[in-house]
Amino acid sequence: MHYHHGDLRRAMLEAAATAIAADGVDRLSIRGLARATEVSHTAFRHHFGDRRGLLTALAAQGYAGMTQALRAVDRTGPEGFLETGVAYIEWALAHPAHFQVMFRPDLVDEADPALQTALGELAGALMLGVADFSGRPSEGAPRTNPLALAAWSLTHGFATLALAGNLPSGETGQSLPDLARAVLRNLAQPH
Amino acid sequence: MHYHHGDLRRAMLEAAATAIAADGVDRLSIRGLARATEVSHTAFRHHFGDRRGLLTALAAQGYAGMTQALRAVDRTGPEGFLETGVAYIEWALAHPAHFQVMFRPDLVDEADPALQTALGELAGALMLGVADFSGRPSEGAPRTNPLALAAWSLTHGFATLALAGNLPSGETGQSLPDLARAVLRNLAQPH
DNA sequence: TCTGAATCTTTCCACTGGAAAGACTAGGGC
DNA sequence: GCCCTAGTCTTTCCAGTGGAAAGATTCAGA
Repeated sequence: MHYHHGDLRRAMLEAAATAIAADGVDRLSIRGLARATEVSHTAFRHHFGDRRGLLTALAAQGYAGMTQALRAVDRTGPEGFLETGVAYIEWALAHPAHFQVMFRPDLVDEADPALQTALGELAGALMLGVADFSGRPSEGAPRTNPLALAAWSLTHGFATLALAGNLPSGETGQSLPDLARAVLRNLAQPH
Repeated sequence: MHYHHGDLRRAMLEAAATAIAADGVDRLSIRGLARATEVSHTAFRHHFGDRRGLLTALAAQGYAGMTQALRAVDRTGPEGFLETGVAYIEWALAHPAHFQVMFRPDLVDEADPALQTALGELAGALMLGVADFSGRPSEGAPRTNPLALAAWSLTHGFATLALAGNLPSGETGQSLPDLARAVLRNLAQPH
């Protein structure tokens, strides 16, 4: 039996994302992950501590990934103010496992410093999009500015409903990103 | 030891709602519920089949409760079009356990007929609010009409973020329902 | 009172996450 | 070359979980 997997941490996170995307977080089995990566079911403890630690790491990875995606958005077009929202939704749909964990504080160790800084950066990237939308640098954190909160709620709600299977996926001929665009246009623009 | 609890079904649902509100769905233990209701851990199977059946019943109960709350809304005031959204959010905050289960199809048996009819009635009640908002009877189900979907996404997103602890609760002096009202006003009204 | 249906218990099983202690391995200092 | 420490992984154990199967108890109606 091999000692030293080589990159167990990365392998476990990948396996976890795949498993969660397939079966949901609550059916995630540490022992199952261990089997998938051909390692004993306690090997992961050295890297993550416990189950919660693993999910925390996954959430942090998710925050970082989404931040990167939002920063890469081209916001210069005529409807550029929509694109951050669209990117948020597209990223969520493309990374359902991460997204599921990112917004479930009950699953995660919120005190984790790596998690907190990653979350902070995501909040910053979100505010870029809100600033486009309101036409001026927005004041305060997204959670206290009503317009920012409306934009975030709308985007987040759409992504959540879509991931939970409450939205039509293509049956209307309209792709989900297109639908998202149409929905986001219903936010009132201040001027 | 008593045979026949009397109203095990109701008692189990209540205990489940309390436990979920306190610790989240995934930490819900059937055996724990059984202890709380002073019954063997398999007693519930006669009423619900399995764990999933219990959660399905809870979701159906939630759909019905929310439907009732939405129907009781006074929508005649100057901003009556907002009140359905506010009621949605208030109900979600008051019944976190039900709300958690209602929109997680992975936890539930979607084929359950009782669940489906309860969900249908909720959709109807939701459309009442959307009709107020758009000023005319809305066409189609909420999930295909972009404006309806925007209103639902915004409302649902707000409730979700609030329940997950991502929103300030009173630290700004503003109560969550008031904040919800301010946020909902940012939906563009067509006319 | 008898009987069938409903309700609950007992017992068992495979599985889960975590604790504890020990085995292996790599790499830096001598 | 060797040793020794830190890092990584395994083995073994334990309490707890949800579900299956079979049997006991209670209830309602003929």
